[in-house]
Order: sequence, then structure tokens, then C-alpha cells
Amino acid sequence: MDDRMPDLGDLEHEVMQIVWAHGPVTAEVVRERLSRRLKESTVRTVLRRLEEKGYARHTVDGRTYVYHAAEARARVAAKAVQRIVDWFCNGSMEEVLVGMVDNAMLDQQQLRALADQVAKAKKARGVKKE
Amino acid sequence: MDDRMPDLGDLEHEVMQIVWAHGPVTAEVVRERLSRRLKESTVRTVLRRLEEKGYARHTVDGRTYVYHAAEARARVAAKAVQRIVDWFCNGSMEEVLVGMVDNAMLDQQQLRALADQVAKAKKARGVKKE
DNA sequence: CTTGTAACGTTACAGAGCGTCGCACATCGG
DNA sequence: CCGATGTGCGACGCTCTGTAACGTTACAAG
Repeated sequence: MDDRMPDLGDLEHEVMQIVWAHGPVTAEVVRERLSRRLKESTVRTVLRRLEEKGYARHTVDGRTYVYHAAEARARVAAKAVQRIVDWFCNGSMEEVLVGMVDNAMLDQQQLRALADQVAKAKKARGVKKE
Repeated sequence: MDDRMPDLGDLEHEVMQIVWAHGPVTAEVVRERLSRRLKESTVRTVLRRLEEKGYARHTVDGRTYVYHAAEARARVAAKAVQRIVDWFCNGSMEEVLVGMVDNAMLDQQQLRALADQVAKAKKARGVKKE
């Protein structure tokens, strides 16, 4: 519920990806999944910072902390994008999209297809609003 | 032509906005436009770092440096967005857009309208490719 | 109750990035 | 040759991030 979106370091990002990919996880599991082999304390420190930043939360199971994402990956990504758009183009999403088309990162057909897919996805999930 | 997009600090960002908004500018002009009042050397240092990062370039007029943006604002924003999308969603723009709709940052109509506007903008500017 | 063990939190430290300058150096007009 | 003006370089302090050693607490077995 923080309106800040501080940016994640490389390791923090990798950890979050693991948390998002595999449901709730313990520090030990995260450690095993990581590319580089780090000490437990390192992993725990990162997890704690991630929690402080509002990206993750934890529940207690016995004396073990189980971490889970505070927000869906897509949601975080969306916020990040929103932030970029506001920062650079005063909130004009259009300008950014034009830039992407210009940069050949995206073409009109893809964009239109996306619009359709999004509409479909929304409907598919029903009016189930939180 | 750097494929890196290091992120800009707050001050660096503010300076870039000025460079983008008002055409080519001198350090002095930038200084005047800035919200906080800083020393000339500070502004010059920022401008230099911005140039090192590939965001700006300079030409010499007499013994005065004139700075101008290396890339259009929209282009930089687009790259930033692309980076976010790759980082969080393995390049799935759709997932991000869905996230935005979900977050009520954007609705389907707006998205569809954007697709149209983009198409129009592209055509309007003609096939004038660089 | 004592102690081994597993989980946790705290504190730390080095390196990078950024905001901020002071200062020494070059150059142009006189 | 002298100052005014404009530049680059080097620096300092702060915060963030990666990385980890160490101290603490709680539960289980003796």
C-alpha cells in the first residue's frame, strides 16, 4: 500500500521472481532456487528488505517464515510502467506507445491484438471485482 | 546508441526534462529553469554525467557548450517500458496491459482508442522512416 | 533443567550511484 | 599581461545494495 515504487536491485529482483513463480516459499527454498549460491543470512536479509519495501509479506509456520508476494507481478509491472509514463510523458500513454511503434518494438497490429486480448481476459475473469 | 538504460536520478531527470522541453540549452539556461537553485558547477556536472550516460550530447558554440537530447523523450520512455516488461513479465506486454486494466489505470476503451491514435499518428507522419 | 540445533534479527562493511561543490585551467576582450 | 567567463576534474557525504558474521530465541531430546 505504498505509493512508492523504489526499484529493485538485481538480487532483489531475482528473489522476487522466485517468490512470484513458486507460491509461498521459505528462505531456504529461495536460496536453493537462486542462480548464485549465497549464505542463508544473505537471503534472509534480502527477503526482509523486500518486505520492508512492500513487495513481500510473510506468515509464520511454526518458527519458519513463509514468504509470499504482496502484489501480483503484473500489477507491480503495471505500476512501474505507469510511473515511467508519468515521469517522462506527463502521463500520456499514447506518446509512449507511439514511441514503441516508432522503435519497432511493437506494431499497430500487435497493439490492436493486445487491446482485444485484454478485453477478452477481463471478460473471461468475469465481473469479479475485489 | 547505448543499449543500457541505467535510470536517472531525480535531479538528472529534471534536467533532462528541461533539455527535452526547451531545445538546445546551455548550462546556464538549465540552471535558471531548475526548481532548486544550484551552483553552476553542479549543473555542469549533471550535464556531463547525462552525456556519459548517453542521454544528451553537446556541440560547441564559441566557448559555450550547448546541450541537446540524444534521443527523443518518447523513445527513451518506450525503452524504459520495454525494459520493465522484459524484467517482470518476460516480455509479455499483454500481461502488463492486463495489469493496468486491472489496476484501473486504463480501461479497454482507452486502450482501443490508443491503438487507433497510434495507427493514425504513424500514418500521419507518413512513411518517413529514418 | 540443560543443551544442541535450527530459525530469526541485528549490525556491519565495502562498493556504486547521485547530489553538490570548490578549484585549478583555458581562453577571449582589452 | 589581466581579469572575466566558461570548462573539466576530483571530492565529500549519503543512501542503496550485495554479502555475511554473529548474537538470540525457541523447541526437542536427554
